[in-house]
Amino acid sequence: MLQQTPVTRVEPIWTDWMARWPTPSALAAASRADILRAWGKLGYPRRALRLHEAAATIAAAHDDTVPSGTDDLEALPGIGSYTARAVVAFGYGRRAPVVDTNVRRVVARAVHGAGDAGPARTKPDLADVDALLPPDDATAAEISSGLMELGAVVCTARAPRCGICPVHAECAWQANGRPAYDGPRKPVQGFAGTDRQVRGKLLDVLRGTAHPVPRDALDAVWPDAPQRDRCLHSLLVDGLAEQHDDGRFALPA
DNA sequence: CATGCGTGGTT
DNA sequence: TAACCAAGCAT
Repeated sequence: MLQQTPVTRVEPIWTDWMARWPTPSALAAASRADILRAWGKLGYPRRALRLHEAAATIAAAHDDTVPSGTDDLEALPGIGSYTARAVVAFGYGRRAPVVDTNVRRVVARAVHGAGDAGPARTKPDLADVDALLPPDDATAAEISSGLMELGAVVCTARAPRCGICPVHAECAWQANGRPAYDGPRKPVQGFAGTDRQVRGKLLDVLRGTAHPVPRDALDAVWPDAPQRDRCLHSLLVDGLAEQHDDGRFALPA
């Protein structure tokens, strides 16, 4: 849920979700429609389906227990380098380099003396953070937590609060005179008018109805017919929507 | 490796 | 206010 999504938006949904489906097998037993409605407007609903699939795999192949190794974790749908290591470190208290956008920024500044992190490069990024972790599991996990927190609260992208930074004295960026970031900028992805927006609108209709709806109901939310059709088709392909025998559309069973 | 994938608060 | 961006992942 936290992938590319602010904590404040996730927290209430996560709380309800865990109360409703406290174990992987419980989640696996739920319908896709129920899961997508519970996910609500959290965004990137394919994550909900991947989580559902991951829960089924964990229930069937891992004795209903979330794996504790990065390889097993990364083999699950929706679990990548970051999430796998976050589970190892924060779920199991073990030593694992946890590299999210905040940690990459902290390392870019404090270690490399740059204004910000460039494009993600998984292997070198992992190596950078690995080098910062002590051998002891519990301490390493605590350091990982601290790195993320430092990036989220102090070493922020906009206006870093260097005056209260605990590593100010050792920061390479400070020593460098706080140079501005000069590398390539990740292009900002637009939203208005994109397929993402249209898919969101279509799915919002399906989430909001208890019964399957005719195509007309979907046509109403977007004027561009070719784009609308393309998006509806992609939702069907992704397993986020279903078309019944009578031609009506609904969330998948 | 670049791109597409939701959403809504902040600047 | 349009742009930015928030605990990434899959292809």
